[in-house]
Amino acid sequence: MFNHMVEQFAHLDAVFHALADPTRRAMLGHLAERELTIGELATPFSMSFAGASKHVRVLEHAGLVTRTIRGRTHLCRLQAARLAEADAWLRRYERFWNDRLDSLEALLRAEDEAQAKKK
Amino acid sequence: MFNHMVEQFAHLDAVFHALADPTRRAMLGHLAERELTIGELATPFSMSFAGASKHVRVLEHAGLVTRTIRGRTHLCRLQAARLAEADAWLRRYERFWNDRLDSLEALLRAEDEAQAKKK
DNA sequence: AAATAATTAAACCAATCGGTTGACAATCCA
DNA sequence: TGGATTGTCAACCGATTGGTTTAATTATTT
Repeated sequence: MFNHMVEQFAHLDAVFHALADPTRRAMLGHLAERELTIGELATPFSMSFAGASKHVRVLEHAGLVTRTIRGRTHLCRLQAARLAEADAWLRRYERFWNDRLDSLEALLRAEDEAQAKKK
Repeated sequence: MFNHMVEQFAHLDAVFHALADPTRRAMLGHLAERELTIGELATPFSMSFAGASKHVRVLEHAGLVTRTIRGRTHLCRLQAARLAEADAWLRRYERFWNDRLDSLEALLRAEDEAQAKKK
């Protein structure tokens, strides 16, 4: 159905893969508050620096996070563009979860038109 | 940030994992046209039936597809509710990719109010 | 009853996953 | 200078991934 515009969404593999892990989703949640260092990202999960570092690399690779090295700390910032891409992909299916609403609206419109004709 | 409402989205691991594979996303695209059997889902990918069967099981496990066995064929139907869940999760970040639009709107509103006061 | 078609099950494969540990490098501070 | 802090790298672990092949199951057709 939508396959003619497939190449628009080249990063979806990496983005959805990154989002499939609850630790990484939580990290994004924290980064939505403010920029955080690797250490700050690690502590809420009682996870080693190296573990957190790997998760951040996955997020970075998906383009969901950018890193600024300042001194010995690495500041991570949420990068939302790829989230918007994923959302755009999902919204192509919007009509499937809006179908009931859509048909209800169509029904109401039809009734309105019937009313208008009566007048 | 959003972590107080985390348990609302219990299926996100499975859903995002299912969406992370391009074959499965394409299958969903085909299922958006009409219901399809496992064999019909398999053929466009020059993949064994067993391979396609595994992908469908992943989609089923994520709640994105339901299966109706009729005779010896298994008819698969797109189930959009979980897509809507994933979309709802993503939209919590909407303001991050709308920030420029938001501030533009705020600016315009402020100008409108200034105009209104002049009159 | 026999042949064919649609699908799953099971075993296997190399690659990747999420996580650890330990060693190392760079930076800051006293 | 020397010690603490921040982070990466490499190696390793068991589990899972996406895929195959072969065999078995179930349903239809002839």
